Amino acid sequence: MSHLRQASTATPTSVAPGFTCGLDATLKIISGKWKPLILYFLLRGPTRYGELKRAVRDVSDKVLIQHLRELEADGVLRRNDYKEVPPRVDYTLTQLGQSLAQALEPLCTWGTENMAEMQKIFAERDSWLREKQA
Amino acid sequence: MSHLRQASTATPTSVAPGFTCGLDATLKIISGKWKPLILYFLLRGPTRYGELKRAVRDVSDKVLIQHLRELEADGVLRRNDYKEVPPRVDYTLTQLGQSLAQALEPLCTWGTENMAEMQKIFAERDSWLREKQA
DNA sequence: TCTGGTACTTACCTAAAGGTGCATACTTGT
DNA sequence: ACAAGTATGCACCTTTAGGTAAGTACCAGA
Repeated sequence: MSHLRQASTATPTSVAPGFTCGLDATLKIISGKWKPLILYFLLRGPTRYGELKRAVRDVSDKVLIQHLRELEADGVLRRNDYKEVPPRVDYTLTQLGQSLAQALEPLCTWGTENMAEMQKIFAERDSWLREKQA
Repeated sequence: MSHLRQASTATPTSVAPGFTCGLDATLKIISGKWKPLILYFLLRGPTRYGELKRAVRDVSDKVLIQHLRELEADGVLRRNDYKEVPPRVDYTLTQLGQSLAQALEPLCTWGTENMAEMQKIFAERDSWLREKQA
């Protein structure tokens, strides 16, 4: 997200003071500009590369592919190559991926419910930050 | 997030084809390496700057402050300055922020539940990606 | 008096994430 | 014959998020 990022570097005494919950692990996976969007979209079922690219508006090929590879490496989605020509490939959530994508739902809902408020806020956001600095 | 990042640049025809759900809005807010952690931690109640800094292990002052300012600008938390000397300041979630932080809970739960699996995967992740490339 | 804690601010630098544009090899539609 | 769609790969470049290290003004305790 953009982002969300890595997380804690090896905590020796396991879950010592420093606040750590499962969120750390989750963030490692969904960190990437478009990853949450990709995952959430895949809830709709197997999706071809092209579809995905059109759905996740503005993502570049390079990054989309890269994200897909990483998500596959993380075991949340699977790439299916139909070995046809012209190429035909689609992506599916694994069981793990599905549960993850479902965990994103509340965020989506929240965004939808507060859409109006957010737009107001985003409009003033920059001036707000500036006047604070001044 | 990442990071998670910006999102769609002005979709003219409103919610035209390009997949957009509330997730976009939400991501705009929680995008930042430590933001989800900050929000989630604040569910525990008003927290002083120092506490927060110790809780969100490894965050630098610069970034922590910066994230807090932005989250405040986004209306999800409030800064309370007690005007004391030495300085005493704490941060609280707004109503909006609380609902957002709660929406993060499933992600946290997911991470906790799949912690073991994730550790296995993370261990192989890099070699996995490499062998794919080769 | 010196160290440490409070909550920051600022200037500077770097690593990495993401974007751009070109290329591939084949097929279908015009 | 030619453009377009299919799913990528690669080299290169820019942006920016984040980290580092210093400083501030004040107070309490050793």
